[in-house]
Amino acid sequence: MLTPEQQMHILESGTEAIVPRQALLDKLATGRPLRIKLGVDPTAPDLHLGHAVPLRKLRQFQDLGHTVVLIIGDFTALIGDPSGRSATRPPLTVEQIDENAQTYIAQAFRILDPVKTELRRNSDWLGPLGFAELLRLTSRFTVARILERDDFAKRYEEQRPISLHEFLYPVAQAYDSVVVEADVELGGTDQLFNLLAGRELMEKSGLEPQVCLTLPLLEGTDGVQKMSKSYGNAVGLTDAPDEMFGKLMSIPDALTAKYYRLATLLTVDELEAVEAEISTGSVHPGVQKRRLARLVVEVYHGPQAAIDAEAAFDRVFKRHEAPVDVPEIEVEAADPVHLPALLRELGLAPSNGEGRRLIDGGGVRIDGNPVAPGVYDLSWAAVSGHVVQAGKRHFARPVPRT
RNA sequence: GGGGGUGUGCCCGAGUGGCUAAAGGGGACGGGCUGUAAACCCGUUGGCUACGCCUACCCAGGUUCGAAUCCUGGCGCCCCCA
Repeated sequence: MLTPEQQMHILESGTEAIVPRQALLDKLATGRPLRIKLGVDPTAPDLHLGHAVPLRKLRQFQDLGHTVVLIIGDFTALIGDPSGRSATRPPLTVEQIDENAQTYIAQAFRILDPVKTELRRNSDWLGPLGFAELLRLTSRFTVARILERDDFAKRYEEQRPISLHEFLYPVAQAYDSVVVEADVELGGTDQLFNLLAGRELMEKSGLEPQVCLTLPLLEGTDGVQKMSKSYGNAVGLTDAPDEMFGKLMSIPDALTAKYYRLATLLTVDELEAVEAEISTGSVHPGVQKRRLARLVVEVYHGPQAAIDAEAAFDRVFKRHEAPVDVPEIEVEAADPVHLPALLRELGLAPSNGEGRRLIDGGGVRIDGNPVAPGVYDLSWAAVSGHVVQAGKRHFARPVPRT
């Protein structure tokens, strides 16, 4: 059993803030297994590396003997997270939420230890909550207090709409903490307000308040915005190894250290070694990033897949060869073949027009040979069974439909 | 309940009757250079087998030879007053 200070050293790594820090030390000192809460809303079916950041932290708690309470926000998902931008999210049906929850759970247990995890759904207690009870809960918060929340304040300032029900989101999340009697709750930095609301409500409910632990938001592969599927900059946990490797290689250099810290399973000591290499420049950034990509692929697909993914990467991007397994796609045989339409059928272009643009931009190759701009018709023999390439990384092999 | 404002392409944002498939920027995509990084340079950015045709400026009607631009009704959003 590690001392509270030793545990703290591990738990603190890669965190943004622990509020209050001393309270966590005190809780650790009791020696009992702590209850660590994480709430996730199953609003999208796929998890990405950004979601994995708190999951990894949970795993660290588990490895130190603590209990994880993973709350599936099947009820709060109906409210919708009031995270600022484009509010027009199509309301999810109960079925969609259920389905999302299933994949969510499956993916989460790639990281978590099931034995030390308590899985709860907040519809269990939020669903039966009556209006009277809701009034009692909401009376514990003031409008001014809720408006302090960053994104509410910002939206209010920018004269963008805030629906009344969105105010209830932090209330619901806080109530979750009361129900599960959390010792610690995790969240991204943007969650600090909600976490603190839980702390307050617990205290007012006569419970020992939870400690709030926030983790940095992981930027997506564009290096600017936080990782999100809707920004198109996400690395999915279920992405194929090659895909995952490629995406990781494309992150900006400046993010390499952060990714090491938040997306790999290296120990605190190993991380410090890597960070030293990066800051002194003793190892080439490209090499660092390769290792990062390998490590991450390894977490989700195993060591062999990581080695294969790197080999495939070299083949396509270093030696500019086609990948080993170019997908064969059946198309209607025609002679001549209208190339823009073919690109669309092969899934290499969303429309014929886009296909045309790709050709004119010099981005289309057949067996590695560029197609000249303005050439839209080719003989069937020239394409059938050959490797058609759009851009640097999209390949397909047309074969006649049988 | 009353008053005012606003709604343009993926996003922001010009445009007040024909020269507008719609300026400019961002993003995205493609090419070059590279380490599939960044920076930089160039090109493309509604659909269509395409010197043409079709669809487009919140929606539905209308005026006009002609509308993103004018009129009527509706819808969304914002602000002020209550």
